[in-house]
Amino acid sequence: MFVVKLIYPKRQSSSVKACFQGEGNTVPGSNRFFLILQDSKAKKAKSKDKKVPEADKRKKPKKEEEQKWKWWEEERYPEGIKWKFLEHKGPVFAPPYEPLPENVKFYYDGKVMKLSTKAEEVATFFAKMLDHEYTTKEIFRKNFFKDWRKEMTPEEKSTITNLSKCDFTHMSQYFKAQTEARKQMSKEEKQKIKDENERLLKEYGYCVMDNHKERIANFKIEPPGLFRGRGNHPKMGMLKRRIMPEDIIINCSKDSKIPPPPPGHKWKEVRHDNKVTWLVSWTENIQGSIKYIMLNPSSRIKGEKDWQKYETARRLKKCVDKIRNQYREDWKSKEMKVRQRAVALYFIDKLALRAGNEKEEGETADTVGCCSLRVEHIKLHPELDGQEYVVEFDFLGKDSIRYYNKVPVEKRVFKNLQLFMENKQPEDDLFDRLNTSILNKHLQDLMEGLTAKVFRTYNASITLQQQLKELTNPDDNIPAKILSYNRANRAVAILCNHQRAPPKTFEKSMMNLQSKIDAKKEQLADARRELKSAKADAKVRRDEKSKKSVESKKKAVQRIEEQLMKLEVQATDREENKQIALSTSKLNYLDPRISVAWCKKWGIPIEKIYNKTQREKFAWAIDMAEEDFEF
DNA sequence: CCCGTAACTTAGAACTGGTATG
DNA sequence: CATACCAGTTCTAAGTTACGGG
Repeated sequence: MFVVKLIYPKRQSSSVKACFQGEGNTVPGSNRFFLILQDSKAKKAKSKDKKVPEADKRKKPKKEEEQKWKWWEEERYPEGIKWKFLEHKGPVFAPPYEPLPENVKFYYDGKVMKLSTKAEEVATFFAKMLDHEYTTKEIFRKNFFKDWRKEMTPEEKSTITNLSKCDFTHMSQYFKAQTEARKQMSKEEKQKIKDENERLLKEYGYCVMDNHKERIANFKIEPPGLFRGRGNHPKMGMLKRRIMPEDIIINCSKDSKIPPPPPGHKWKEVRHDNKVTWLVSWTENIQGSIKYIMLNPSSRIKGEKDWQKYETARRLKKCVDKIRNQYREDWKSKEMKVRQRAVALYFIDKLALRAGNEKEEGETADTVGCCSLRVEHIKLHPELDGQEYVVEFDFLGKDSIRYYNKVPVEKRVFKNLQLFMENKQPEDDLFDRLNTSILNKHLQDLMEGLTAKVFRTYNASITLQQQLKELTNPDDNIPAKILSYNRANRAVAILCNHQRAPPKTFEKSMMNLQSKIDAKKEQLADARRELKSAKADAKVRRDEKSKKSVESKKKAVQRIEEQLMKLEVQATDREENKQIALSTSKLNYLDPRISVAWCKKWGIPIEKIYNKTQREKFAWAIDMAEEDFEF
């Protein structure tokens, strides 16, 4: 239904190397990979080969079994019930504020000023961000200053009336020195910190849910600081206040050991709700939304849900043709509402747009999704660059990431869009008779469990599968096959518009590479000159020695040409990935079983595709998918 | 239907730490 | 040995969806 265009570097073999840079977990001989792919076989072999002392034998399997609990082989809970037993230690609070040493000064209007602890703390938040572009933004400064003043004593308030007169540079220097000092710490000191973190993780990083120890994702409470919204956020710079035990709701089993609040404090509430998955929650002060502490993606509760998500997408695969025919019919409907719904759904399906909920104006950055598109976000071109009926999209989506695309559409869609835009202002809704709730209700009627986001999952996964089929060359070696995998992944990332800001060091590293290329070019020119003169020489002398010299010079030229090509391909590859992020699609949209099956089919070690964390998250897929798995 | 709220997934940026490089 | 670099990890913002009450 949709086409993803990719430009590939010309030479495969050389860019392979680039792909492998930094993948440090390669094991010589690569046998170990197959241990993981063929777990059961490997285990059998192991127990035959190795003679383990009796005591060890008894202990180890038990431990391993606990670590490798295969929840996916167990029966699921009835709908709505998330757990039967839940015990945890509660959250870890942000460390208390440590006042600055006396010699670190803050200046107002050129004069030293000693701040109260509360005001000082908030000032340090700003000082720590001084190098960031944020602090130059008008809205950020205004919001910060307003909230900062709330923390000041009456005296401070009356003195400090202008942010521009505040000098945080000394404070900023102090923090930079601190960071530097941390880097310079001795091995022992660093180890001490590491040990302490490990202890914290061990104590607070896990919970017990239904007889199994599970890893918690975010057991640390977000520390206070200045709110950093994405894009043009009206609340940027506001003070994110410190969360206290009195803000915290604990959720756990009635019969579990209830985590005690820190001495001298109380929890806001302790509840025992097994219809939800969270362990701890609190209300954040910027948007007034609720934040949660939940389990790690490797947990049963997250894994099951993830698996279910892909199963829903696979059900969509079975009826997607029917749904597509349906919405194409609906383009002709006499009901405006139905037409809008059908065109919106077409965009969601074809372009993998997000649903697009309405947002409260002034509360968040101005971003849109499909249903919230405005007239100003599209341009209609009856003809553009030799193509008919082109729609030009230009809007900011989630995280204020720009979506820009020129898409040829069916005539009917085009005509409908013209109709929807008639007599509207640029800031009016394109789909004025539609919202996500209407759309999702309709989708629910088409297929149980179908919502707008299922299309994104479905199209991402099916694209990966298709692209893998298309791009994998059976004769390629492993690195070349992995390159194909990454390209398939890239096709999905482009479809889903997963972008990233070019890394800060990108230009520099690109320049380094370019200078390497330039040097190589010069080297090549030299080698060619030498070859030329050797040829001339050989013509005159006509002896064996000069002939040989010509041959070796020829080879040298070839070798340098190849090296140059490699470098250029590497540059292309890096350039192509400059603004594309592969990880989001890999983590959230691609059915891991497709990747696992592909690995098994071609004998690719799973470690080449998934790092340790990803293997933990996708353990279910790695265990259950065979090479013939079809999404 | 509208609206607000709750719960959960998805997202890019910032940070970290281990390793390659000079 | 210091430094640069980058993959992996952490952080938390920003979405989607369901639901209940008027």
